[in-house]
Amino acid sequence: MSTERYNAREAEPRWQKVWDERGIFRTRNDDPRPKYYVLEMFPYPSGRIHIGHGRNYVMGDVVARFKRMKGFNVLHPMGWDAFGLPAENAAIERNTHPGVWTYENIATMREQLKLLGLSLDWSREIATCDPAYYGEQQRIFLEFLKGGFVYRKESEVNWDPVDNTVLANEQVIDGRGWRSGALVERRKLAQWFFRITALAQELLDGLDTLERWPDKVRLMQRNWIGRSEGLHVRFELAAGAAAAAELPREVKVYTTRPDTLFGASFLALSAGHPLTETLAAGNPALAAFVEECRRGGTSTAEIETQEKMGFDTGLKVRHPLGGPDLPVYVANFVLMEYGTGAIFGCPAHDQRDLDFARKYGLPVTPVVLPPEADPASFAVGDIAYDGEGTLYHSGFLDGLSIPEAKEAVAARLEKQTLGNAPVGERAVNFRLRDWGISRQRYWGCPIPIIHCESCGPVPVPEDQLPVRLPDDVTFDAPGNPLDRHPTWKHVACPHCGGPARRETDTMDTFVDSSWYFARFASEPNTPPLQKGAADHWLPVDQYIGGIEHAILHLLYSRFFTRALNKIGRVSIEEPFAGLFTQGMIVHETYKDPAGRWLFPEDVEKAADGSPVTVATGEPVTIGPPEKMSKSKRNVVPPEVVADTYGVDCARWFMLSDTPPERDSEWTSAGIEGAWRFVQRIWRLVGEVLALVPEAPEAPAAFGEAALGLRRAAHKLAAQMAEDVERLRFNVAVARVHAFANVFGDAVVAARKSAEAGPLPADTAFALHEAARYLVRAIAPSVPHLAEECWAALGGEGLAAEAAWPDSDPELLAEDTVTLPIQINGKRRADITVPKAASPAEVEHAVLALDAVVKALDGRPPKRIIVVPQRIVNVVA
RNA sequence: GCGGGUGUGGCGGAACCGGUAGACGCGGCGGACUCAAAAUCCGUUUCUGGUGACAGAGUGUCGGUUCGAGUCCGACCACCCGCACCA
Repeated sequence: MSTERYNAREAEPRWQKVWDERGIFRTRNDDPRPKYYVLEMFPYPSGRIHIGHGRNYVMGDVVARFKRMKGFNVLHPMGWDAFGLPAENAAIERNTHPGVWTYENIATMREQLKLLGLSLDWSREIATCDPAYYGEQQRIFLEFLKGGFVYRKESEVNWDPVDNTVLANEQVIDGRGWRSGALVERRKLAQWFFRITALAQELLDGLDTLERWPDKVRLMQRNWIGRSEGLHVRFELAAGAAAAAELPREVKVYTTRPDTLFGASFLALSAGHPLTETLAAGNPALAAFVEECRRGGTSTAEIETQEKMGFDTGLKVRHPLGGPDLPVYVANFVLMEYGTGAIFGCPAHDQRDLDFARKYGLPVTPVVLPPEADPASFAVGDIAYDGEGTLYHSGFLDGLSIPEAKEAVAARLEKQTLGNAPVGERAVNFRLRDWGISRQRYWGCPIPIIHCESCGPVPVPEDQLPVRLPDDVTFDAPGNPLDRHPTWKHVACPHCGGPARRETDTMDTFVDSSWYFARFASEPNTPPLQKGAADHWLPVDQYIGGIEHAILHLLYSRFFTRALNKIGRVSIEEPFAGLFTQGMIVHETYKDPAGRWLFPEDVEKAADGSPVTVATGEPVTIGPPEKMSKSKRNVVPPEVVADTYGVDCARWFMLSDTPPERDSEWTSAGIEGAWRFVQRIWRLVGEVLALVPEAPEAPAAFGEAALGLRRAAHKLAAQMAEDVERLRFNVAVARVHAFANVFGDAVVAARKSAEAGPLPADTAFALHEAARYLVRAIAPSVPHLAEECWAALGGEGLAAEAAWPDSDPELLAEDTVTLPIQINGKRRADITVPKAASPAEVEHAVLALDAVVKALDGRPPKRIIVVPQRIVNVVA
């Protein structure tokens, strides 16, 4: 080994082969060491990856490799979220089968991931489109059905007219399909649901136990679950109106503000409320109004601009606390899906109710008086008052605070009866809705149900699972290929044997990703979900993925884990003990004069430094950094980086500079910086070996210089371990650079010393030790380079299997400390004292300093603050 | 509208529990090596004044607490993210 350049292109595949041949990343469940499970969110096999996809895998890999060096039995698996719509679109465009397209993509992307040198246990690889996997999912579905977590109902759904499928509420973003971007329509369909609301309270409470999750994600989930406490209040229809025989006698509303009941001036029903439907049947004008409400769009812009509209039904209800009768409206702003689909309106203290009341000339009676407001003059104009205050104009509530009044109303109405039941009942409501999982698609997990005219929906018997997707399908017509398949759906009813048909809907692909982390726990070629294995490995110790899954995937997975627990399939309650959400990699965009997007490699710098196209030399417009995407062509393929700089450079760059949770910009300057670093480490190791070819014996004593280097090396190992534990990769990188600077100085000094005579034994030892510490400290980040250096340094075995370097506590402890000296809070000097020096000794030494003597000018100091080991402040 | 977050050199960013602001990297400038370039190495790089030692200012703005504030408190400004007629 000499000062020649490190040849990553030659070394990286060589070491990958060694790792592979020795099977060192293959994990066994019977390994006695403590377990550590690192998982990055598995990818959708869309075709090819770009370097932007690599960041979370590299971060997970650093953790996995580090934990291995720390003595853990690490599980670090990879798989494919392989069902989904793009495969069907590709099937239409290319006239192939979705499965063929998917497995081709998997093959490509597997090779690309391997190129990154990730320490994955590929023997546990799974694809969710494998019948062994989705068969187990069908079993789980049926067990959920038995356990009450699955049901079927006719419901209004979000229909994506482009993807021709149903979307869950969580999958509608700003009124558009999360994948297609199409405006979502409302349709009524019979759908299968997971009863996620049954666990709403648990899912909310469980968030408090997830201490290693970002607060931001926990908050988002908390808001999404949206718990509120309030009161159900039953309003009796006033006599005159209720004469019609078919009308119910009452209307039930949900309110979180029972304290404002005396300020109520109307009731409002949603357009989908049963009473509305009854009334509309005999009232064409109302029917027309309901139709108008339904047409109202669901996009943000439309909702925001939509005016409050109402229709007076002519009905009146009695005020339960003796106020005047209230008119009943149908209103477009009342949601059927939340609460009871009916509200009472208190215009003075709710903005929506106020807007409505002003439009229809309804009374606005304030009943909460803001602190220090004058009861005689306080009035509500265009802004409703929803703050603190004292009740007034409210009979027996007068003088109470809002919480007191809520309690008083609840207590009163609980005792009051209407018919045989109490008028008021305390109730908890959640914003969370049940998870509709039916999708009218082919490329997904079939729902294992058979519909029989006489027996209804019947589960597919256990011995007939899995229900496999038929291979002979066509995509030449819109709609679901399963539905129009000539034979697949026609089966005999498992109950009565009569003619029946299969459910042709498949499951939402979010179901597939709700338990895959449990599949990895089982050894290959074993049943996909084994309790013992799952309980051993789960929860995932460190889960890494994008913030875009803060609600959908993470909430569904939490629900699934709890539901699996309830049906006895696992013992754990939460799937992910630690969660980290990494930022994206962004890159500048390039456009030629015709406005076409250009790949980064199609752009170069002209002689004057301006960007031009490689092909024609035309000027290029540079756009701001954006998320790497195929459509904008601002992508960098991993192969190109591997060929020019090596994968370790890419890994190092991805870890450097930017905190991992923030977006990071990919630049050529950045990758070149990483290249210089890699070469520098290689050169340093080479120079050390030139001076100290073999590991020397430890000498009896060390001089100051050797001791300084040893201290730095041992400190590096200790601090870097902490940085990696806390996923502060950018700080860890900075520490390595700082150490390399110290190390480099030591090597230069040693070379000079060696020119004059033989190298002292303590220096030789310290240099060699420092090199071995450095190489292991960077091994998780730049594993190929580390192997090459480790081998050159005569390290035992592979760097990937080496132990993390120990830090000698004596070397970490400093015996002197340099204290900054402030005079009146400004730093004026510093002083080096023994670490054990008492405050009095320090004070004495400080008062003797020139700068202090000068500042005091003979006067005694007003005060001296000595913070041991930290700072001294002299107040003159 | 509601909720949350972030503001530090030319740039990415560091600074533990309130204790030397700007670590480390990028870029810039100057120099060494070279016929020259690349690569590499050395020095320098918050701003203002000064040849200099040094002095003053400085972490979005204004104010407060403290011996001491990037860090804590209050008000405001800007940007980013999430939710959004949830009664």
